[in-house]
Amino acid sequence: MTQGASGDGPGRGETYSGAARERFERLYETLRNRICLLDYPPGHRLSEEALATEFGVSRTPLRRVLGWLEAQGLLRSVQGVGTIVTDVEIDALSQIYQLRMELAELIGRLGPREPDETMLTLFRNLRDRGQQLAESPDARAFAQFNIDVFQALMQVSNNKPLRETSERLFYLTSRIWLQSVPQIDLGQEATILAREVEELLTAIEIGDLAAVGLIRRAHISMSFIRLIRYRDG
Amino acid sequence: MTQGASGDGPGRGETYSGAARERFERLYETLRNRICLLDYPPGHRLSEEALATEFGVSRTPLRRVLGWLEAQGLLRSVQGVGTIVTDVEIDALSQIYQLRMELAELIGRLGPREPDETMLTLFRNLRDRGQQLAESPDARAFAQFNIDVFQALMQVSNNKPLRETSERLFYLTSRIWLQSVPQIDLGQEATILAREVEELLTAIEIGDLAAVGLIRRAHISMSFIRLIRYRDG
DNA sequence: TAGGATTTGTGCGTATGTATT
DNA sequence: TAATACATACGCACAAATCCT
Repeated sequence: MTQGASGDGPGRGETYSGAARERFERLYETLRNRICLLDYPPGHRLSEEALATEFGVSRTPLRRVLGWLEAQGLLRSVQGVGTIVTDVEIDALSQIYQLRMELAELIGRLGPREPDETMLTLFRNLRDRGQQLAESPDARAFAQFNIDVFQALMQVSNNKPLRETSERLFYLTSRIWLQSVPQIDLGQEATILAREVEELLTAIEIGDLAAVGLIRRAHISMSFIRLIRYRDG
Repeated sequence: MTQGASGDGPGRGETYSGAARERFERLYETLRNRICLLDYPPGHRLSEEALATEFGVSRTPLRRVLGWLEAQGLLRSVQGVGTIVTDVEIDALSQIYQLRMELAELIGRLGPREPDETMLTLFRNLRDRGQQLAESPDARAFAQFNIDVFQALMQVSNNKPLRETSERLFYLTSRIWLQSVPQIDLGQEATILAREVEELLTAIEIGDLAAVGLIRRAHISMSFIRLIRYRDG
């Protein structure tokens, strides 16, 4: 699963070769998914010992994975206490959202990639999935769909550091956002996201990637406002 | 040494408490400085064993530090080979510079901090140092001055994720840039940077932080063009 | 081609810190 | 307040991978 586009950097786990590298990447992706799909919600305490046993490795290589997740801001290790899934305060959340908005716009301006048939197919599939999701909302399916839409959007820009930065901030905040959505409004959120994907597809079909960035920016902005309302109300 | 501004996140080494945290931070800063001041130039191979001996610790806590530097993209560990200081290819460098330009402008727009007497003093001191440096250029002093100017600029924005992202990209590229400057033109570069600081100070004195971002962006742009010329010529 | 020297990765026992009873 | 349980941090010995002779 090599990341596309030109301009290689270190990237996640592309560090050492062979079996060790694959194992690292597998564990990293697995744990990050569990965190971002709220299997491990913010504040959850996980045990090195238990995870090591589950994955059939010793604590040492596992701690390397936890260290990277900690460097990404998803975990926090405290001696004598445990390894805790991070939460994000409202002020910090606001700052991240402001930056994410700017980066979303940049996705359409920095090294835009000419839409090809593959990208169109990708977004058309997402559109169909979005319609299905809006009809029968489900928290976990929504979380996964949200991630997949984001990943598809990252295909729009060739600028790798921009993609990696956006990704880090997305994984840091999307789980907090999802946690704040009351069950009763999940259907509405699914409908909104499905409509966003339709808009994005329209912009991609005519090859206006700058518009893609602007649409995304607008939706990130509105998402944050709704999040505040969910919290207060 | 709490980082100023509002909105806390995990941040570097603020993870565990007490002596361990201080040691981690000390080792991290030390090694990052050595990398960014070109004591360890790109491609340099460093030994876990030797570093552990030097700092009087075992390999285990040292490896934690190396892991974070690897996550930041400054190191790359390969089993059986060693821990190598990363280089950055010209294509990747170009992408990072494009992003850094945009982020520099954002520094003046996202959560600008009202300039106070402390900030003015900071930049006035930098202006004086810049003038001295332009008179008697020195590679290492220039590298340190470049870092200090950057750190001062980060004070302009209250947006912590923006500061951290900018910082990561700066440390990733500034050392590559410095390595490309021929000794003969170091004096010219020092003069240019000293003038930039004067411009920045002027903008700060009248409280126009958006202008600060624009000036910085322009200089980053020109820096990259000169870097390309140094490489080719 | 093969073997030894060197380097990072791994496993495990112990030290140290925290929270609770 | 002290003791106990339990978590991560640490140190060391060994395995695995790479490079060079």
